[in-house]
Amino acid sequence: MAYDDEGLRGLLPAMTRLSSALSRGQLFERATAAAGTTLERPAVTILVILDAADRPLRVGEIARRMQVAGPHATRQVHGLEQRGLVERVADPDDQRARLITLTAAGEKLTGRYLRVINGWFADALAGWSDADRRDLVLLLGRMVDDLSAHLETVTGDTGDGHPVD
Amino acid sequence: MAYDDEGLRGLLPAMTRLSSALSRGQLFERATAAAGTTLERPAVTILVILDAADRPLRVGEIARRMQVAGPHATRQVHGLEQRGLVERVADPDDQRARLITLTAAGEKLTGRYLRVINGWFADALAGWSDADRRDLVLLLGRMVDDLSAHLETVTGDTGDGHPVD
DNA sequence: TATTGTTATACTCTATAACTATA
DNA sequence: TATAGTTATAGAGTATAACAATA
Repeated sequence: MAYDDEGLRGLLPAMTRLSSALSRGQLFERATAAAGTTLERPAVTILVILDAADRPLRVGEIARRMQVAGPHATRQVHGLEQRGLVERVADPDDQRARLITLTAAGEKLTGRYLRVINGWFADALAGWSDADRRDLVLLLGRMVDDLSAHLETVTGDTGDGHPVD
Repeated sequence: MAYDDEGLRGLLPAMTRLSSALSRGQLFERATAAAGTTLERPAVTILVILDAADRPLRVGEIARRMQVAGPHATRQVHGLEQRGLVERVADPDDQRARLITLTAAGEKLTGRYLRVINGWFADALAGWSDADRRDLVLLLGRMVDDLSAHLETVTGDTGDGHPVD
């Protein structure tokens, strides 16, 4: 069967370790401190998403990209607005929607944060060959794409043909 | 500077997406349901750790491998014990310590869970060449190792020369 | 009537502090 | 006095339900 594929042994453990390191390690907390703020992690995630988007995003779109429920994004955006890191204006095309943009202060903070994180990554992988670095980024990106796409196809299915209940 | 390294552009976004997919996506919830249980995610993590360890582990060692604080492991282990999935016996060498082992039921459940997850991974990456699969597992594993090791070296340091406090 | 976002509430995950038992 | 684990409590992160405003 497919799950016996030798080539994939070690993938789940590696991903689990990575997930643990990212979600519970102090990577983000330290980088946040180094960037000079006390923001919570989900708030920083929103800043990075806005920075990468390079255009205003709706609250719902932010929630979708974070893979969280709407109300969670709403709350975090409010906190960022109160700190003057984002602006929230009505969408001229749809008065129900709100468009979120980084302020100058938000851009500056996000830039500092990303430089710290990317610096650590670069240091950690300093001994790697250029080819390995390139392959890692490529393969990791492809894996995330393929994994996300495949999981959509098994929605509502246990993956082994049996109903969940 | 190191963080301008072109070869690493795209690494943080890919890792962030992977982290979101793993921590908030329904991957684990669905696999847990498919394995026929309603266990919480940290409890399943403990089962997988015990399965991989192939020997009894102390509560403290489980916490260390999960990268969580001790009391969290204690509670989860208790939940697993009540369901009959693990056994908790005093360490003969040290009466303070407790050794945790999978019961037969625990092993069976863990096996079902891992088969489901690994099956999904294999299906998602079915179109990959053997070489790419092998490279992914290798590079991902190395990255986690190097990243973990490097982050230890910057403990108590902001990464830019300033003390955290 | 459907959609965007918000408010209110509750649950899951995890941490810190205080404690017990053994070393 | 130090260590392994536990109990109690608190906080961060996220979800669901009910609602408001606009489409």
